[in-house]
This record gives sequence, C-alpha cells and structure tokens, in this order.
Amino acid sequence: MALRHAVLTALLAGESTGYDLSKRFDASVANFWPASQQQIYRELDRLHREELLEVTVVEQEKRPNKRVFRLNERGRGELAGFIREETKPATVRDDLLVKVAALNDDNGTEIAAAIRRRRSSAEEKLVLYEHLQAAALDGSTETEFLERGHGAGLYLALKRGLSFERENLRWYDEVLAVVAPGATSADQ
Amino acid sequence: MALRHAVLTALLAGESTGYDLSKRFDASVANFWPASQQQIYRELDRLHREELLEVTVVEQEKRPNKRVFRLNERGRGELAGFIREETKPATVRDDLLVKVAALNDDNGTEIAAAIRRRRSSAEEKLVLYEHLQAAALDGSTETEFLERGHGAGLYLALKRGLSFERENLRWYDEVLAVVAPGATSADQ
DNA sequence: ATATTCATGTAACAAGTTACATGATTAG
DNA sequence: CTAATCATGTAACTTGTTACATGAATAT
Repeated sequence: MALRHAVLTALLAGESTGYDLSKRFDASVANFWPASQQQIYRELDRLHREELLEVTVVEQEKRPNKRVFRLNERGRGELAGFIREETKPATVRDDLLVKVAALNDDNGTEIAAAIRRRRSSAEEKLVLYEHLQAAALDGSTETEFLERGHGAGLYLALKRGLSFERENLRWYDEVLAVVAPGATSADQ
Repeated sequence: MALRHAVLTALLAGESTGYDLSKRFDASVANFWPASQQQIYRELDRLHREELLEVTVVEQEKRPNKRVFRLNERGRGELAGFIREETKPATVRDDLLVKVAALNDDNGTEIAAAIRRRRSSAEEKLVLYEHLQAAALDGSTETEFLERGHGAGLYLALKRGLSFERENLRWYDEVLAVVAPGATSADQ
C-alpha cells in the first residue's frame, strides 16, 4: 500500500503529469521504490478518485490532453499519516543473488558472466547517482547543503542509493574473485 | 518469475516440507528473496504440477500428512537454465526511504523515531547474520572455507546481506545526525 | 492454562509486469 | 527516413499480502 506514498512524495517536488512523474520517478524515487509508468497512471487515478490530488486538464490540439496533478491538503495529510505509521521492513529482491546462492561446480563461469554484466550496469547507475548528487549540491559542500535544509530528504535517500551501488560493486568483485579467480575485474 | 528459482535453490540444500522450507527460507534465501509461507506452498504446488519436484507423502496419525519435496533432474535443469538467462535488475523497496525522502520542517522527529525503530531491528538482523556466518565458517577462516568450495554460494549471498545491514546502520546514523542532531545514536 | 509449534490449506484482494494501441512531433 | 518523445490508456496475467481455518502436540 505504499506506492501511493512514493507518488505523493514525488509530487512534493511540484505538480506533474503522469508521463513526467514516471520520469521524475526514475531519477529519484525509483531507487528505493521502483514503479512502471502503468503503475503510476493507475495510482494517480486512484489518488485522484480518493481526492488526495487535484487535477488540471490542459487541452492540447495535437496530442492527448494533459492531466496535471498536484497535492492538496488531504494528500499532504495522508503523507503525514504515513510517516507516523509503522514502517514496514525493506525488501530486496535480486535474481543475481539467487544465482550466486545456487553456485556449484558446473555453473561458475555462467555466474561470473552474469556478474560482469550486472557490474557494468551498476557502474552506470553509480555515475548517474553521482551526477544527481553533484547537481543537488551545486557547488556547496554537503554540510552547507544539509544545513540549508532544502531537499535534504531526497538527498539523503540518494546517498543510500549511492552506497548501495558501491557495495554492490565491491561485492561483485568479491564474488568474481571466488568464481573466476585469475581474471581481474578489469577484464570485460 | 523467480520465486520458483529461489525455491529450487533452497531445495538444493536437501528435501523439505513446505513448512520447513519456509523456515529455511527465513534463515537464508529470504535475505534477497523474501517469501511468505503461502507463497512457498503455492510455488511448491506449481513446481510439483510441472514435474520439477518429486514428492513423498509421509503419513502422520495426529497431524496433517507431510509432503516432502525434492529436486529432480528437470528441476535442476530449470535452475541451470535460469542461471543462463538474463539477470533482471535488483529491486529495493523501502518505506523508510520514502519517509526520509518526504522529510520537511514538520515531520523530522517522527522520521527520527521511525529510523530508531528500524535501527534496532537492523541490529538484530546483523547479529543473526553474524551467527549464521560463524556457523557456516565453523572455525575456519573465510579463505579456507571458500577454497573448500562447499556452500560458497550461500555464504557469499549471506555476505551481501551482512554488508547491506551494516550500510543500513551507517546510513541510519547519518540521517539521524541530520534530523535529530544533538541526540546520539546511543539514545533510544 | 496458554502460547507456540507442527503442517496443511482456502480465499480475497492488492500490487506489479507485460504487451498492446493511438497518433502527432521532433531530433538525428 | 527512422527513432524517440510526448501522453494517454486498456487488458490480461503473475506475484505478493492478509486473513482465516483446522487441530493435535508440546513447551512454559
């Protein structure tokens, strides 16, 4: 029941269409609450039906009309309530870990290959996160930024994403050292 | 489509009833592929219907009959196939991160409270993982254990769980320093 | 006495995934 | 000329969650 709260949180940054939200999601909230475009449309419809969002329809001649959603007071109240509720435990689901757990004498090289592929997408993600971080800081030091207080929450969440990906990379290398000893992580 | 592979992986450690499997899950695979008892029963039924598992019914007088499942060759083949398939990206879903992302001037203390609660369950989890690690190593050094090769996969997956929880704790303290400065992490 | 363990299951529902459809517009 | 972008949506399906039910056995 918490995609709704992720959506409301994303709308804190300002009103948005479903289409735009799903992109904003990818660049911020998706890190700890992934959602497809379809899920977001569905959730926006629901939230609107339950009157937690206001909508303005922007007519467009050559394209489908836009629906621009924004938080209303009830929406903000819902978020405030969510923050007071019990926090559910985090869940991680990772195919790669299932593969590694199933390691045996026959599948080592295939698992190593899977890890190398994952390793490069993790590197890309890390670069992306580092850019987002630099953009957020915009020249300030982290201490300055956090003292100012603006956007501290999203920034801190981003930092968790950063350390998650860094630990992933570390762990990928650790596993590669076991399943493909000899090959260094520089080998692609 | 990968709960099935998590279940098959868990059955690599030996035949099991649904009831037992769901506990074995909690102590190993749940870390990176959580599943409720009901999901596991459902999946075992499916896997059995698709003939990837063998079953032996153990009659019991005073309790419902046990169904003991074990991998057959097709089941092992399915796992081998899974390892060759493309690895889907990991997903993390965490209410606490949604809360932190929604940080504002009004909700800081509530968020701090949520983090402190999560912090103590993370500490418990860490202790559990450390016990599992010690039990796996059983006196050997990690290098010795990994060279022996037995159970290396599950061990490596466990290590990812360990570092995940350690990073969580680190990050919780980092966030607390921002939202509840003055209070130290020793304050409960 | 009471709670927990053993061991299964059904049912309803909520959430997430995948595929498809429309159709003009702009960028390469 | 082609691919990607804008912007919406439907539908079918698979997964995951929650609640409930049974009923003896054992542990506190």
